[in-house]
Amino acid sequence: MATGRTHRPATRSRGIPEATVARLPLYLRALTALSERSVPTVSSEELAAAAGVNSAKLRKDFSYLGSYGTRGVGYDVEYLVYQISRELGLTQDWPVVIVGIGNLGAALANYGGFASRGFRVAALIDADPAMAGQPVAGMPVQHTDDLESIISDNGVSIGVISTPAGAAQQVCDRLVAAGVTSILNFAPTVLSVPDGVDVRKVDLSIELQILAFHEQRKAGEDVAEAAAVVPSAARAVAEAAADSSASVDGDGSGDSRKGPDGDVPAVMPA
Amino acid sequence: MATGRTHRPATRSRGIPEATVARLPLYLRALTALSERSVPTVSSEELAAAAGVNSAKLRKDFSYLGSYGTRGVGYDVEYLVYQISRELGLTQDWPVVIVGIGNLGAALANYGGFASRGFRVAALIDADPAMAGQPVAGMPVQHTDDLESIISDNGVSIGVISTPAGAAQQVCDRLVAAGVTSILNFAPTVLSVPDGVDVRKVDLSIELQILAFHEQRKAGEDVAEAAAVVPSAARAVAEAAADSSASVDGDGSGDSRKGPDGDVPAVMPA
DNA sequence: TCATGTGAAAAGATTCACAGCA
DNA sequence: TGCTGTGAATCTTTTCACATGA
Repeated sequence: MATGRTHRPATRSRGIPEATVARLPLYLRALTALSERSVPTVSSEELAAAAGVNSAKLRKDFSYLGSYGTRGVGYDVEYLVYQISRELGLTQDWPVVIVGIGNLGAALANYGGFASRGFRVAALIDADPAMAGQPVAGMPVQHTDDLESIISDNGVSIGVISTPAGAAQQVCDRLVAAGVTSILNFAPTVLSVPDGVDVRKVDLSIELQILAFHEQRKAGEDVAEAAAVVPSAARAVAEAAADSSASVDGDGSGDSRKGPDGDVPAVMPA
Repeated sequence: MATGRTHRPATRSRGIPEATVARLPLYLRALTALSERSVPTVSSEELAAAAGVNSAKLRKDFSYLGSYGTRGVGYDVEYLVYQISRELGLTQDWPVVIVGIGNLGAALANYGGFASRGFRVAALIDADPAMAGQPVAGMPVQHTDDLESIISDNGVSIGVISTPAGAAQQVCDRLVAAGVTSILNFAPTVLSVPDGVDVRKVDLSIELQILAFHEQRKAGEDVAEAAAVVPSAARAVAEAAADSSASVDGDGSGDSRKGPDGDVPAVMPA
């Protein structure tokens, strides 16, 4: 292995903190919904609720973009939609290629949200010769052999990888060599890329594992804690807690971590 | 709306930071690969490289779990695989339901990584009567009417939502009422859930928008970078840049529309 | 000798709380 | 009066650097 390059810090893009950038799409979505309902203005409190964050955070986020609100009133919806779109680079069109047209790749190709906001699927690419020419989402699949020319002919700078894990790095290398500088990786593998190339990953099993961690914690919370050491016991605990149907109650909240503290646990190694 | 119980202090076992929890699956994957190649031990440096993080972070992460390494040697691969699996709750089996068997739902159902590590697809559920009984990934799709009984009969505590955005909240409410306490949401919408329920979201268009943001930044960098007159707004940026050593990527502060420093935005009427 | 484990420092993100302006 | 915008305080995460122990 050893393809050299690993991740890179690469944060601070312009003055805007990375955490803020990651929330802008959320605000944009909420604003777009308001816009469609012809709501003219919105307060930080309302918008924050719609986006699932708290208002102080939202105001702080917006303060990095500039002063786009009106004190005592709120934000002009249309204006904010425009400003955030511009900040995110959505006022231009981004051609995207999807490499790996299996179940997932096909689902992505069919996903409407793609085209809606500034992104356009320029090509679907797969290594299987049998797929070449076959239409998926109204588009003929092209063979990997033509990857380089497709990228350059269409001026593609964003690539989506939905190949099996084993093929991902190779595909990634070819995409990068052909000029792609942003990659969205659905393959369950770590990609090595040179500096200047951004990679974001979407990984189903990682998300599930994080949920399982918290789930296990919840189960243990109600009953014993020491059970955590003994797998078989933890299982019984989990099952016991499974039927405790929760009482619903309005008010949403995202996720949250609690239980500070951090004393010594430890089970000695073998 | 407080239904009495706030989060229990639960000030007991390890207070593992959320950021660390999110990386454990990454380490586990890398370790599993090493295990398959029968590698007996690994150093923090090697493992970190395989997981795409730096070694200091990895060691700090592991220190929250306990002292599982051997100074001067490294970590025992098998032992670590076990410890992390246990910590993540993967030594038990988690039945999962997938609600919304469209393109994406079907792709998820077919996704192998699901079953591999502690997760088992207990049922596929869809609201379309025409789909009921139809096999997807070797499993008959069941109708939404039976959602509650499916959840309780199988002791499901983790649900995956891959419905259209419009149906997601309703499905979420039913899952939660039926006892699900962890949700992985693929629908492009913010879900409201009561305290105690975890939601994680996977959102293609958000990821693309984040990439577009950085991509736009890169494009501007080529042109403006050289002459980049740091806008007065970039005080924080300047300080950070002074410290970060060889970070390529610069900070593309060339683009200077307006800034947080109070000058007036552009045009754009209401 | 060598790589872990960890205090301490630095950087980053969130929350508080209120001044300031429409 | 009401809501934005933002310094300051707080909390979290990352990085540093080295004592520690196999």
